[in-house]
Amino acid sequence: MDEKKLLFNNKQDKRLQILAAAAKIFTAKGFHPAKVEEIATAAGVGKGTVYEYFSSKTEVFREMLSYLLEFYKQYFEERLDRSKSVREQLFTIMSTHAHFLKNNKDLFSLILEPHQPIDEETQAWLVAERREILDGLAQIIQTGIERGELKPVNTFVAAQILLGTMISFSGEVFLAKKDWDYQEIINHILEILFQGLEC
Amino acid sequence: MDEKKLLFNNKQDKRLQILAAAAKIFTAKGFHPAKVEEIATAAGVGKGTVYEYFSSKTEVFREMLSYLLEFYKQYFEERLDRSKSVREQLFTIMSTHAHFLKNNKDLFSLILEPHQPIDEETQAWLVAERREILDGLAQIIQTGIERGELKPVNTFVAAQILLGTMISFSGEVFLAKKDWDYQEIINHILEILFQGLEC
Amino acid sequence: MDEKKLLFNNKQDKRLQILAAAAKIFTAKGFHPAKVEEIATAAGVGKGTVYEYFSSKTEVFREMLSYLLEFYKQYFEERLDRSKSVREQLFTIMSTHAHFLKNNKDLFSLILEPHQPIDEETQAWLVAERREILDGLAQIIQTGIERGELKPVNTFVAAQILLGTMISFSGEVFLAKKDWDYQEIINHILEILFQGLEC
Amino acid sequence: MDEKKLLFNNKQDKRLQILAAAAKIFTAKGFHPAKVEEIATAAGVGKGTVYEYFSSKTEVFREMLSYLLEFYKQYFEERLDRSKSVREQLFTIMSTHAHFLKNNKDLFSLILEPHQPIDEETQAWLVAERREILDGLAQIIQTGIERGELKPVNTFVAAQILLGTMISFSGEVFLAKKDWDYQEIINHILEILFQGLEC
DNA sequence: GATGAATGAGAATTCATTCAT
DNA sequence: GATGAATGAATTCTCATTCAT
Repeated sequence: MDEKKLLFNNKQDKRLQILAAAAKIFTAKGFHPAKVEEIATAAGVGKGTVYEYFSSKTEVFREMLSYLLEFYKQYFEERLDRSKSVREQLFTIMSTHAHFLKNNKDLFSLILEPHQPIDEETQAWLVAERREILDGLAQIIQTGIERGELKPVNTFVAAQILLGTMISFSGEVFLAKKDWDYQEIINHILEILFQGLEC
Repeated sequence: MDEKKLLFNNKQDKRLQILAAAAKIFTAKGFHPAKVEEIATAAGVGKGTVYEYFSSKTEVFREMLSYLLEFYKQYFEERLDRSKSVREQLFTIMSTHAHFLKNNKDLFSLILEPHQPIDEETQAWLVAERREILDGLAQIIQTGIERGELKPVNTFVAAQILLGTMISFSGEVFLAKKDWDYQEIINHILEILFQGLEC
Repeated sequence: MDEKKLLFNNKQDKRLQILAAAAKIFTAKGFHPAKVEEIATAAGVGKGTVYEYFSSKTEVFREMLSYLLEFYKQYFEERLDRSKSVREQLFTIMSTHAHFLKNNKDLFSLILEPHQPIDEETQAWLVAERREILDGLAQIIQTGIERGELKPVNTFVAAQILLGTMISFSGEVFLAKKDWDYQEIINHILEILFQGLEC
Repeated sequence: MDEKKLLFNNKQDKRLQILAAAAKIFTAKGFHPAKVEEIATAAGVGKGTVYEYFSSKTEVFREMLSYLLEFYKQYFEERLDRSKSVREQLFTIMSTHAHFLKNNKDLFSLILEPHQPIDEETQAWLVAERREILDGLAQIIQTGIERGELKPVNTFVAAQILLGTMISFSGEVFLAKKDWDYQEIINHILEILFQGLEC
């Protein structure tokens, strides 16, 4: 099953065709170097058609991120079983994240990083989305503490560590090496995060 | 002691004046939205003068990053005492990183993140620099393992966790809150990383 | 009785609906700023339908002016009684003109002024129409002279004065003030034109 | 002595070169059909240079009109002798107007007519300028009445007649016929306006 | 060396017109 | 006939770069 297909496959809907093309081009080049005409061509439509569906290049960008992020978040909801142990949940999260990246190459860099400045509004929205994701992670940690699975650590700090680790690995490992065994990497990560570095 | 001064203080040297202004403007706006004229004005020189010292806007960007990165790396060399314990060294690294950020606000986002794409060459160079930093961290971990301070973990994975955590906190904590007690945050972080999450 | 109704009331005829909408929109915004889609919407038809009845935006404009002008000229023919005195005829003309304007607000500016250039052909046609109107006025003056009502003035010059006065008052007085007593104004005008300024 | 030269001859001043070219192009084609590049070429400068001196096409238009109007108004101030009889003054005004038109062909149509809509602000400004000109004419009439030269007519109505006549003749006579004896025409006009049409 | 006026390639956006349904 | 989604030519404006002073 290919998520990219799931994500943007409805050929009937030109809006989605354009968003899919936008994701590809924006991801490869960033906001400013990406040209509207290029996106239009990649979407197989005329330049003017982009403006039938979106009022500006900025709106295309914003809508594309929004769509992607919804998809990303839903992706986790479907896979996450909160009755399992925290360690198992985190394994699922990292694994799902890696899987998502494999199928939506590079797209991730557009979501969780403090970005190339487009405009204040988009920036603020991205920061808020990031915060929401952090809160979700912190909540899982908190549950683990309450269940007695984890030490009573600062949940916000722990969430930051988790997210930072995921982002750091995103570019470096998951994307760089085509056929990396990410399950093993994730086990390494969780080993360190759960048992600690110290002897 | 103000690092910004140290970093770009030679008023005689127009080249440095321009790099200092470039750091300020590029940091605030990103590569594309930053205008050469703006940088020139901020540097107190004429627009044409920028082209006396650099062949293009891209070169200004690249040189600025390079200069900044050298400074950043040297900053650590001066402060890092490899005879101390790994935990102490990591505390120094994180603390120095936070301190650097405080004094060179936002500059960091230009250094260690997979960037807004300028051009292939700059991109590749940044990836290499990032790798070098990771190697430095991995080396410290390795030393810790050899000395018996740390468990025999995968050093590359540990380095990624450390760097990811630093980056994640950079935007979120160090920069957002003006007068945050980062020493305490760093202790939280190291507590988790050394003792682990698990009970 | 509402002339606007008379002018464009045949709801069955889409062509007239479009011309009516065109008159409204072109009048309010001028040729270039008026959008075909806007006219179509105002006419209650689809954009494509406009092109079923007219070959281009320019043709819509030309046809609209032509229709309007025919209506305008016929308007006078119906009201003008050439057996009356010239002064009475001119009063009727000015009064009818004012009345027409009240009911077809702003439309007039589209007719008698040297226009925003659409194309050579339309321009030339408008000049010819204007000339025809001048000739009509000159003819009335000529009749007055022959009847001994008027001094033997240059009829072309007199016609220009009359038309210029009407145009000048069109924008200034008739349209600007909603409920102006134009009968009184016209009497002032004719007083000056017939008795002269001089003591 | 050539007024066009006086009007826009300072080759040193690129701003004026651009305004001169703008007057020529806008006059020939109207606001919308005139292209910025065309104006630039006519001014002998690059497209970008226009934007060094003006912030937008609209500003070029506005500035051009403003400059022209100042010149036009000053043109009269220099030629008008208020101690002379009103009839002589009006002869001077019409004659000067005709002369100005001869030397600044077509430019006039840009000044005193209710225009092709550019934007609200420019429109309002033009209306105000027109009003000012009308007030000046009314003032001359008023003086004539006070001096006993003229009948006690409504000065505003008389001013409208005068201005309407001038505008009407502008397009029709002064500009159309290259070598028309406008002095004779003006005498015809004043004859009618002063002695009246009636026997 | 230093400057900033001049430039024109390039980009976002608009909108008259077409044409498949 | 009627429609409006699709289109791309055309236009305004930006800005990195050049070069005469």
